Amino acid sequence: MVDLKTQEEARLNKALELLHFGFRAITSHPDERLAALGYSRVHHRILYFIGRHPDSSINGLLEVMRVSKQYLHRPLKRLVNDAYVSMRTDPRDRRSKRLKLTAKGARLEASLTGEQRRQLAEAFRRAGPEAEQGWRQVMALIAGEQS
Amino acid sequence: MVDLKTQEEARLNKALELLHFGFRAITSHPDERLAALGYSRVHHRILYFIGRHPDSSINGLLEVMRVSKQYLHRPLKRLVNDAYVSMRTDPRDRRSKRLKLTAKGARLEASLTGEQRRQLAEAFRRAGPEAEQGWRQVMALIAGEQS
DNA sequence: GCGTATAGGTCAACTATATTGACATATTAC
DNA sequence: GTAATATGTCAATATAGTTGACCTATACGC
Repeated sequence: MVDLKTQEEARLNKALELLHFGFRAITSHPDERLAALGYSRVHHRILYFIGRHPDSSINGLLEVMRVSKQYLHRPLKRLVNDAYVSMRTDPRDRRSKRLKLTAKGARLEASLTGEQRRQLAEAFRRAGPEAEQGWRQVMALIAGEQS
Repeated sequence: MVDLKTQEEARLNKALELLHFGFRAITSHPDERLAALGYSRVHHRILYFIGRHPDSSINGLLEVMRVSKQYLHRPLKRLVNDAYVSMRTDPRDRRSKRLKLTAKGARLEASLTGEQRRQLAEAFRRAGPEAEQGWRQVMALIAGEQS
């Protein structure tokens, strides 16, 4: 009686652990590489979001990243200085600036998330297409449940 | 030509986002509940690990949690004071202490990860057993690849 | 019994990450 | 010309977590 409930709970606990350790395994690699370059996770997030939303303004980037202007400022400035990100005044509204990855920035970003894609692709390859399909379905349902 | 590669990359990017948003969706709930109780994520982690490794010593807990003794001290002390965790001297070695969840602590822990289990169970239920199986396979492969 | 190792407790200083407040400049809109 | 918008920057603060230093109590080897 109790056993059924306990067993089901143990299965779900196992799934929770898989999620935690899987997430950690995927995120730990880039963290180390970034650290080696003297950057931190914010820098990666900035590269990631600019890569996926090119031509964003600063305000636009702030919104998708959900951090404060003051916090974004330093790392973004550094990325611009190091020529990973280009910042150009918008000709139609000279108050705002448009952000893009430079070729150098795109290479770095690709190499960082590239490691993550490699890990995922390897797991998908070994598990097979049906397992991948199931994984995507379940993850989409989890992610879709709003907080 | 390029298209094949780009398409594959986009699929993997999508998977990466699923992982990130899924993880966030699962972890955001308990964070809010904890905050309402005046606790933080460490408190939850302590409850979680003691729940899964009952009768650990302080050192044992430090090892599984991978935090410093000094950092563990305050939140653990508070949890003991608030009667969520019991701390008893080991009779066989009176230097060390054995940690356990009290009934109250077990209830809190169950209610916190219970919300997470509920979310997972709901996703599994909607996706079906085959998708669940695939999800577990893929997650295990991801988690298993050591950093 | 004595010295040493182990388990734990506690204070203080420090780093990293991130936020809020306050204020400045440049540009655009009305 | 005035108000609103976009950005830049300084300073103070909050939170999470670390390291160093030093303390007590107990166990273990001899």
